[in-house]
Amino acid sequence: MFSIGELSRRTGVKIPTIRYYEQMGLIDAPERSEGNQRRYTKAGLQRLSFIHHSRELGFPIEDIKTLLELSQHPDKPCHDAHGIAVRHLGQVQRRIAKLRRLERELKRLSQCDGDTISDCAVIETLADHGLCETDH
Amino acid sequence: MFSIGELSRRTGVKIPTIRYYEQMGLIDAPERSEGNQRRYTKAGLQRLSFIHHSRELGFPIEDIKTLLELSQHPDKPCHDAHGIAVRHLGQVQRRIAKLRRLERELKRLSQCDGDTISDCAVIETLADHGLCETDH
DNA sequence: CTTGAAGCTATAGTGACTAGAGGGATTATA
DNA sequence: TATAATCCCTCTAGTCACTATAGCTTCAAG
Repeated sequence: MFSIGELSRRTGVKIPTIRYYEQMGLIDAPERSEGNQRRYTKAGLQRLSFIHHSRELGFPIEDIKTLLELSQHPDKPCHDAHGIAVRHLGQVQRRIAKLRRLERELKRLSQCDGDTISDCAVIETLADHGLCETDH
Repeated sequence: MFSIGELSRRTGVKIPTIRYYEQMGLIDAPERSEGNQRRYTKAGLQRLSFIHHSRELGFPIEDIKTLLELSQHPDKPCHDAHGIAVRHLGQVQRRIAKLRRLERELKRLSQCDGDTISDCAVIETLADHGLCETDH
């Protein structure tokens, strides 16, 4: 049995976020101490770790809810879980591609060696989309 | 002189977003027609393009405000604009690195070939952080 | 002159938290 | 045992950058 603070330390999820997850129905409301403080069990910790990890991987909360429900029915086909992961992979790959174009453009920007705004590549590039190296 | 709809079409910024930018003070309130509809000039279009492009590059609105102010004083040193771009480049590079770790993990996830939840790699991997290939 | 698309304001909702106020509980030390 | 320090409680509101909705008015084409 640990307090919310200890749960937070063990999982890396901030205290207000834990309470928020409880409110959102991602984790069950835990037992309380005599003084009305939350007391978590190991099961609660595992569930929160699952959530934390999934969030780190960028899964939205609704998807995590689905994954959690699925994980509670080990005899069901894993079809849906698989689908969520694949869909997410696609999104991540698109985000990477976009960011790499952006990186190239910013690298160019940050090499600006003008002294004043009037010949600063940053402003110029942002002002005129037509000057971009890449299309976005 | 064009309407908000035309401005939207020309810049790719959605109509409610244009009005939102006006409210946030990113763009000036334009002139109005007799019937109280917004009428934009070419200057307004250029400013909105600047904003749109900057947003696509992921600059937060506050940074864009600064960049816009800077661009209005072409005789000032471009120091700040340059700083904003460099700072942003760092953030982007960190985001890319994180996403690529994530991509590797998701690829592994999406190759799950279990039939039921109980041996689905997706659920398993999310449940046990210790199984991750990478540290995040 | 009518009709349908486009525009107006104002308010509320989104996602995933984060911050603050104003209090009560628990724990470590004197 | 007293007390101080730390932790925890609820509730409300704020963040960012939009997005959606409702109920109305205006514009442009035929």
